[in-house]
Amino acid sequence: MPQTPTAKGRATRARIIEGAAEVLRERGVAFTTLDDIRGRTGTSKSQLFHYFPDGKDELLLAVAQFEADRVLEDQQPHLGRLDSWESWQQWRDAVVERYERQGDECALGALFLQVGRARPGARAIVAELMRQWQGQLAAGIRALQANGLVPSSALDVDRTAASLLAGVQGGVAIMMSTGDATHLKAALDTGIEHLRAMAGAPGTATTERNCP
Amino acid sequence: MPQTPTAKGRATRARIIEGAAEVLRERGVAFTTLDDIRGRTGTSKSQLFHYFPDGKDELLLAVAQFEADRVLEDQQPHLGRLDSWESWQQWRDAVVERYERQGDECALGALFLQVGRARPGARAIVAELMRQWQGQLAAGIRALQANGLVPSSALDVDRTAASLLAGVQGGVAIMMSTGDATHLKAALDTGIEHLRAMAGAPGTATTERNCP
DNA sequence: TCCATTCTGGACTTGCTGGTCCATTTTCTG
DNA sequence: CAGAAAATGGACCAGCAAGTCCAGAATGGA
Repeated sequence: MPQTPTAKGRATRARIIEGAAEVLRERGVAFTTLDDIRGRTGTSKSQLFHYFPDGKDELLLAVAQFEADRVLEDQQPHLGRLDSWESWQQWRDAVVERYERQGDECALGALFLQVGRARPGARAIVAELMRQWQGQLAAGIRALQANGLVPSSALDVDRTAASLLAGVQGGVAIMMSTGDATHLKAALDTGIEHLRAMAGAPGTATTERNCP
Repeated sequence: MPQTPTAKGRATRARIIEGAAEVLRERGVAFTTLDDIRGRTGTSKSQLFHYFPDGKDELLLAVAQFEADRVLEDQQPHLGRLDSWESWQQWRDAVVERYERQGDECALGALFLQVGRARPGARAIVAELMRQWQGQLAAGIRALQANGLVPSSALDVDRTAASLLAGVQGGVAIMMSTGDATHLKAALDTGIEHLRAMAGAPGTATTERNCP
């Protein structure tokens, strides 16, 4: 652990994290060894321990943080601009697309299970991700309210955001297990529809797809 | 692999599965060895391989099936009788209680990740569990419809059930990560409330807790 | 240029863990 | 009772993967 890492050092460290993330997504945590990561990133054993003195756990934690950052990034710019029904629909499509592309490997979930719930670091990463995610959803609902698209009363914003987030998480989890995105789509559509039903026009609360 | 297992043999096999399930829930799959299971169940190495010739994977798969069966059992009899608002509320409470008691170990999720998505057996167990679970929820919604509590039109039963199931899964997943059941409760309450909003009485669709 | 620090290579060690093997005991069947 | 099949105990093996170590190369500042 150098006191002042050089540019080269930082680049190598980043390369290790990104390469490790790749391998972990492909093979899964349980089947990935340090040698796999070493091979993929073109590094040596000593480099791995040079940049992550606490060994595999520290590396996995760094990868987890890396992946957590990507989760919200991949939903931008839609997630940050949920102020119209169109933007909600765009966000919905972005989420579905992102997770369908990711396929069946839950990078974060797997990492979390491997590092262990005992370790406080893992919990903190996931908890913070959920906090931010839910915060952005809540902000989106408030933006709808501000634009008069949803009445301000008769709706617990934080609870609704929490519910929607849970639906997305569960939809993704089910997709990981079954390979089917039906539940994810159902959760998103039902959640958005629930918001629309709050709006003045009662006709929008049907089961039809919402088209702009 | 005996051709005709003895009563004693079956008992031992069951003891191994149950004991293994305990250990796995406590320590997590990644940190559980066959020796741990051997110790807990009071068996010898040869017994483990006698009853599970394909080794650890086969044992883990058996435990996964065992856990999957428990998931639905623990929600009965409520899950099978979702024909009134009271019964939905009772089911909701049972789910919250069950998962709050289970704490932070997602037995099935962990097992699934460890055995590997490549293996078809793991996928099948989870997929079948989800299918049955969603089926019972859908049956519950139809029961509401049959009792005239929810209008038959203007509601895609299967999609609503899928959405609710996703919410529960996500709520549980978030609780595993953060230790907080807020999202699980939010998903359940919002989902049930969504159904109530479909009913004729618009006043029921508020954010108040539903009391019988 | 010189020296300290950082970075890299790769051989080596070590502990653990899944899995094997065989001898022995128990249980079922006829 | 007798033999076969099933159940059990536990020593043993082999491979693997995390982690250690040290020598040497690159780098940066004075």
